[in-house]
Formats: sequence, structure tokens, C-alpha cells
Amino acid sequence: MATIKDVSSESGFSIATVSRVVNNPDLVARSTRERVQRAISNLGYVPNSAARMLHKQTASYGGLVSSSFGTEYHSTIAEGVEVAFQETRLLCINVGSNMTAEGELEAYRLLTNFQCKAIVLHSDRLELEILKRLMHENPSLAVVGRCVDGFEKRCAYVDNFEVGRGAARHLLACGHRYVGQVLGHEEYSVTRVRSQGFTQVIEDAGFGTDPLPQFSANFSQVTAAERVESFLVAQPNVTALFCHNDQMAWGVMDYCKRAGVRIPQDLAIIAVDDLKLSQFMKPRLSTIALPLNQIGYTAGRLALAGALDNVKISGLQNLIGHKLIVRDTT
Amino acid sequence: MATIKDVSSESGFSIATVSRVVNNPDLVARSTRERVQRAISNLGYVPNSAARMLHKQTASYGGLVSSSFGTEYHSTIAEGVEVAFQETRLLCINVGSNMTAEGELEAYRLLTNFQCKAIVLHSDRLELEILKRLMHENPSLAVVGRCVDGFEKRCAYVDNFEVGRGAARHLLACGHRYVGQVLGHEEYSVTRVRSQGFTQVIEDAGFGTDPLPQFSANFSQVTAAERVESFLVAQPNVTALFCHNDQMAWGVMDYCKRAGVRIPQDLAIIAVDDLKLSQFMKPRLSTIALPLNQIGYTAGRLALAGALDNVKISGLQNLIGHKLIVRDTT
DNA sequence: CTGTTAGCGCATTCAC
DNA sequence: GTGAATGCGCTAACAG
Repeated sequence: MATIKDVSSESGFSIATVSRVVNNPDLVARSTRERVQRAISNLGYVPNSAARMLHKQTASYGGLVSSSFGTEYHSTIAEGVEVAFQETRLLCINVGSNMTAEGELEAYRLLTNFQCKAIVLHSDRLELEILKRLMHENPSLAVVGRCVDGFEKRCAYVDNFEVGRGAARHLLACGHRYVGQVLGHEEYSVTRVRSQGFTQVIEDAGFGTDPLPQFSANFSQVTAAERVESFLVAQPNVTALFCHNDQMAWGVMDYCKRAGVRIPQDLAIIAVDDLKLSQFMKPRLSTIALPLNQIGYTAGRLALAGALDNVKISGLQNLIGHKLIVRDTT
Repeated sequence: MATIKDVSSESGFSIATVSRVVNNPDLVARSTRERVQRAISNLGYVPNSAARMLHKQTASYGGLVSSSFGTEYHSTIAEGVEVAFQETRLLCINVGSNMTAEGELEAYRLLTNFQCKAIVLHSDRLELEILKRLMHENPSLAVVGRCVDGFEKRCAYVDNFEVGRGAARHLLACGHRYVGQVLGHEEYSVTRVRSQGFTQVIEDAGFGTDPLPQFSANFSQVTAAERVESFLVAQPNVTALFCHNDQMAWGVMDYCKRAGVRIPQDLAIIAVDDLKLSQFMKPRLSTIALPLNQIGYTAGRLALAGALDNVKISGLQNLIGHKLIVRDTT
């Protein structure tokens, strides 16, 4: 890798001059500029971003930490963030967190050290106290996926308690009395909150048990398909299931198809997300739709607003609405 | 942001000692270490990655440059890359290229400056000569999505010429004689190569026109839905369409549903990718399946192999197979 | 218009 | 065991 020094000796000018032709070409004489530029392309010189960032207080990057790249859920949110950053001409850097709290933190640190102008942290596992500290330190940090109290204005989130309540009300309205849940990762805050909302409504209606019939499938289709059979055997009275995301619902439906369990007659299903596939499968999945792309975009704008003065967020709702979509599975 | 200097003065020890407790705790006396560590946590000190990278010749990151985060196509490949990196305990940094050649290059440079151990470049637009130069310079760079001659062994790619030929043969076998194409971005190499393969077979069969009826829709569902009507009006004899990806096929099908065009009776469709949705829609989409996740994983391994000695790639196929899946649209 | 110099934060010799 | 000094590559004063 050629450095600025190499260009300097190759062209015969000082490194300062080389730096100028790269950053402020107008400040340098035409003939000099041309000779330096020739040296630059001869050597294939490209400025080292690390050194640049070390020196300057800013860079043209926006950062996103996300636990995974592959799922539609994560990638749709990521796309929204990316669009927001692009509007401000920031290159978007997306760092995976390997689904651990340490990974989330490491990814975040990396991004701050890279001098990202704005950072969106899609945090599932980090402790609330740490999150608060980070948001306190860094005004251009926005959080997606959960609400950090005291910093609500910089979180793009869904009222997951209300999502859980909505699912329960719908199942009750359909006449179900003995209902269960398929949970995502139990350590994730979203899982706890949705479960609390769901449980509250069921209990208030007088149909609660402690605990409610439930099992965890880590938000994964395959895992849900594997675990649902033994659950159903142990809980033969359950007539409806609240799946904490669409993918786990798909897994349950995979099993039901194989096992001859009829949906919704034998088992009703309500889920959360409304991924693309859910309206096309048979039967079509009833679900609580989340505007994922908008969530990401909002978070991106929020982060940007903390960094740049000219970014307006008036009229931007950071508490994102959700919507029950009743289809064939309930 | 606290720096190593702050920790130094807070603890009363030199910055060298602080550096040691961070990187080589064993080299420092227990009591000193403890006092320094206390200072570190008081100040919330975290080493600056940029400075670190500037000094060291290596870091624990793997990099990916990808033109977009949101599509299933890109995110599935990205997931494969991420998994490969994770196996070697590298955090994966994914930088968007904003779909421009300059963006691809800038993203790549960023990643090298960050001292990424291995880099996967999902390049659609960069000129071949530049690509060759980069691969020559950097042995731990792998390319995904196309084949760079002279560096085949470090490319994870599909034989797109053969993909185009396969699509044409299938359409011919179905009895179609007057066929057209829906192209992706015309600047992308993948578009050119698939088109050449397709055209060759059609011409060899004696049904070629110059050019073939075709239009571009930038790999986008919405764009395809918008543009297909005027195309069909101008080309009323076309009975079958080769869409260069599933998403554009979906767009065409959206239009056909609205316009009352029957598939496959009035218009047959063959596409490429086999995204999740394609087997569930009605009618189910005939398509040439690409193992996207495997492509990404392979590219990740290839890049790693160029960087680390202990990464084995024996038995790893870098020319990835594709497979025609005939469903309802042909 | 161009060159010299200091310093960004850190890891690493080399002395002590 | 610990500290002082050097340099990674670059930009931004400050001189000339």
C-alpha cells in the first residue's frame, strides 16, 4: 500500500502538498497538481482512512449494529437505516454483533472509533443501564427495537406491550380460551414485553394459568418446527398460539401440515411482523404488521438529527404504529 | 471519549503501562494492574480502534462490500459471508456501496484501511481491470457474483452464461419461438453475460432477432411492473419472457394479474434466483435456483484462505452450480 | 504557492 | 516492572 510519503518522493513535492492536492486541489498550482496526480495514479495511492480518522474529528460514515444480516426482519430495518444515511451522503457501515451483548458493544465501539457521524444500535441483549450510558455519552446514537427510558426521543420502537395485548384480544375475540405462546429469545427485552402484554389480557379475562403454556424457539422457523410437536402433546387443550414472529409461525405451520393439524380449526395462529411471504402462503397468516423499513428509516433520521443541525425530525414519529391483519389462520 | 493519556494521569502510571494492562496484563505487577484497571473503568476508557489499526498490521475484522442491504438476494449472500467469518471469530463489517463503482471502491478502501483480515467484494459495477489490480495487490480479497479471469480461484460465482443458455433452452423446449428478456442493470456484468448466453441459444435455434425484444428494469419489482405494459404493447408477438431475477418476474406477474394476461397461456415466465416467495405465489414461479447462501459462505472462506494459513478450502467448489426449477409459469 | 512541524491515540522498542 | 521516546499516515496550522 503506497503512502503519502511514497507519493511525495515519487513526485518530488512535500507530503503537505500531496495532502493538499487530495483534499484542497484549488490551493495548489496547476502544474504541481498535475505532477502529483500523476504520481498518485502511478502508485495507486489511496489515503488511509484509519490515519485520516485519527486526525480529523469526523468522517462521512453512518454506522449500524445489527445482530444478523440474513433475516428479512433485520435486513429490512437495515435498508431503512441505509436510506436515511444515504440521503445525507453517508456511507453506511453495518457491523454484525454475533448475537451477543459483548458483540453489540464491540461493534458499537468500533463504529465510534471510526468516527461515524451517526450510529444506529439495533440492540436486543445489551443491558438497559449500559444502553443509557451510551446514549448519554453520544447524542448521535439512536436505538432501534426497544425503548430506553429517559431517551425515548432517540428510540425508534414499537409498543410491544400493546402488540402482546392486541394478539391476546384478537384470540379472545375469536373465542379461544386456552391459549399459548411461542417465544423468541428469552433474553431479549422484546420477548419479555410482548409476553407481559399478552399474559395480562388473558389473565384479566380470567383465562390465565401460571405460567401460560409456552415454549421458546429463538425466533427461528426451524427451531419452532422442531419443538412444537412435544409442546402440543404436553398441552393438548391449547386451541390458539401467539407466535412472537412470523418465522416461528411458519415453522409451526410446517409441522401442522405434516401432522395433519388443521389451521385454524384445530389450532389458530397469530404472529408478529408481516413478512412478505406471510400473505402468500396457504393458509395466509394472520399477523400484527410492523413497518420495518420505516422503523429503520426513523432510527437513521433520529441518529442523524443528533449529529447534524440541518436534519429535521419534526413530524417524525418515533413510536411506530402496528396493525392487526386478520387473514386465514385465526 | 477518554484516551490512554487520561487513564495515565488518572492512575498515575505512564501510558506504556496502561497499554500493557490492556494488551499484556501479565507483564505488569498485580497492584499496578489493579489501580490502572480501576482508572479504566472509572473513565469508561476504550482503546481507539483507528489508532490501534494505524499502528498494528492487523485487526479481528472481516469485511464485505455489498450494493444493498435490503434485498433477499444480497442479504442471503451476506449471511453466508458472515457465517464464514464468524467461524474464524471475525466480526463482519458490511459496507454499502450505494450502487456505484466509486462506492464499491471507496467501501473496499475503507475496509482495507481498517485492516480487515479478509474482504469479500460483491462487485457489480467495478471495471474488470481495476478488479484485477485489487486482487493482485490483496491475496485475501475474494469476489462474489462474477468471475475475474486469472483469479478464478478467488471468485465465488455462477456460470451466468450457462444460466442464460438454460433459460433459453427451457423456453424453446416449451415451444416458444418469439421470446424476450427483462434485464437487470445494464452496466452490471451479470446482465451482459446472461443475456449473451440467452441470445446465443435463441439465435442458434434460428429464432433470433437483432436485438431480441427486451427492456431493463434494474432488478426491481416495481420498475418491472411499471415498464412491462408498454413493452408488451410494442411487442405483441412475444409469448415468453426471461426475467433476469425473481423480483422482476414478480413485477411482471403483478401487471399481468391486473391486466388479465394469463400466465403461462398468454405469457410464460422463467426467472433466476429462486427466492423464498417464488414457490408460494400463485402461479408458482419457474426459475433457475441459485444457492445464494452457499455463494456467500464460499466467498468468505476463499477470502479467509488468502489470509490465514489454517483455513482449508480443499473440497470447496468456487464455481457454484445452478438448477432449473420448473413450476407453473412455463 | 509550498515546505516544516506538531500531534491525533496507540503499541513497542530501548533504557533504567 | 516501569517509563521515555519513536513512528504508524495523515491534516492543519504556521512559516517562508
